[in-house]
Amino acid sequence: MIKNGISTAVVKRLPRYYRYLGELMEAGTERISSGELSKLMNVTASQIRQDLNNFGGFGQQGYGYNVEYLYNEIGRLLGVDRRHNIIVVGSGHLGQAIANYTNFERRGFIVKGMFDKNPDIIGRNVRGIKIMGMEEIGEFIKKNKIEIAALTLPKQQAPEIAENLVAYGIKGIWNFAHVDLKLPKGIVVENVHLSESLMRLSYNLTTRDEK
Amino acid sequence: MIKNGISTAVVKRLPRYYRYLGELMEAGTERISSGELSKLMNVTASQIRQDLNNFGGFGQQGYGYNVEYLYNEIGRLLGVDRRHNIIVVGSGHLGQAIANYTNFERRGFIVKGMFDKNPDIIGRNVRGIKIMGMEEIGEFIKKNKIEIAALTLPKQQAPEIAENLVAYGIKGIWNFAHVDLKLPKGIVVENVHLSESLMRLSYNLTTRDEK
DNA sequence: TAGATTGTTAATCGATTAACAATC
DNA sequence: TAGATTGTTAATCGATTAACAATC
Repeated sequence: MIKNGISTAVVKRLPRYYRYLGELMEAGTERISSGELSKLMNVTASQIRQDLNNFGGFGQQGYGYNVEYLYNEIGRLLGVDRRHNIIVVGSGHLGQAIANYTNFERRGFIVKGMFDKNPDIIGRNVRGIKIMGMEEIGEFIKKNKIEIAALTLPKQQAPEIAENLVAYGIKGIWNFAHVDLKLPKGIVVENVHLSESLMRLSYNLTTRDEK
Repeated sequence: MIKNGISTAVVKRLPRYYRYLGELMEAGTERISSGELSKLMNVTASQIRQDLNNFGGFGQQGYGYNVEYLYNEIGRLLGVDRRHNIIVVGSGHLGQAIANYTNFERRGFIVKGMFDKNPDIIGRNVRGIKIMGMEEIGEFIKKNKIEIAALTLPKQQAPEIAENLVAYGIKGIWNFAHVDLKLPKGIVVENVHLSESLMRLSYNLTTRDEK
């Protein structure tokens, strides 16, 4: 039973559990205890049990957790048991990199279309995905039941375009633009701020030097 | 005075402060109080004052914070007042996207070289940066005082190559490979796990639907 | 049954918020 | 000086860890 209002700290850790369980499955491991998994993942066993119990009893006393079962359950929570149709809005280098990354498809995230305002690249193909003009977005979203938009365009354009996307029915925005989007409640925004990530790296390098 | 052992929660927020202060500066704002900034950034004024006080008294009672001064101080903390030489290891689409992103250079992060093991793309040029073969990395790092390596290659190759990079003198790894690197203490790793980010987005979409 | 390990409650730790004295 | 706002201490909240009874 999925409780709502799971803390963001827990949600952030879920994909990592999913990854380790997937690797265990590939290695043919059938069952694992929170203690073993904690050593593998470098976290406390207590945290693992607490985290998983937010979603219900996935384990069994005296036995541990069945790897495949737990993997599938977490996958279901993460929504990778369904298909999610994606568009890439802004088809520069980063947008193309995302469209080219086939691993997302293995998890059910399908890039259906790409968009750009630059006429020079409209019409081009990226891995069979056509780059279209911005004026086609609205209709495309509706026709193709697009749920998620990866926003890979300059931050100046991002807020306005994001609003349009929401008006067209987009439910989730994967925001690579370095700006905080203010969108209606109910719209999910997941930020990937690469420059902030790089600055954190730099911060840690800098303070380390001064020690 | 920089205290060491600043909590990661605070460090994560620093780049965002830096961004907002930069925008205020561009808008010509000279001074700002924690109260005003808190409204702008949608956090509590108390948190802003606590965060900044980890690093010393940047403000002034009765006045607030001088925007330019605070901007520069945080920039210094983040290490964007220095140059950081970077290489891109793995010159596929994502590696090329990073090399093409000129905004990093404005913050002092200079991509000096790119590397790949695929002979078909070795020798190519990305924005004037040459793609070299993997066997040249070691010498290149030493000659060009490379500090940071962006690791944009398949996760199977990442751990071994990361170890080599560290042996060659790399201090920080910006890790885009979907794997946890185990490296000697003192080496800074900053992870960008795009697939985890996408799954969190999907999680939030999924649970929202069930409400 | 005995041993193992979960699910869950209680204790601890850390981060956030509130309050206010210090001071510009 | 009076008003504003910080720096900082204290209170609260939430997340992590420890402990152990429940149970397979």
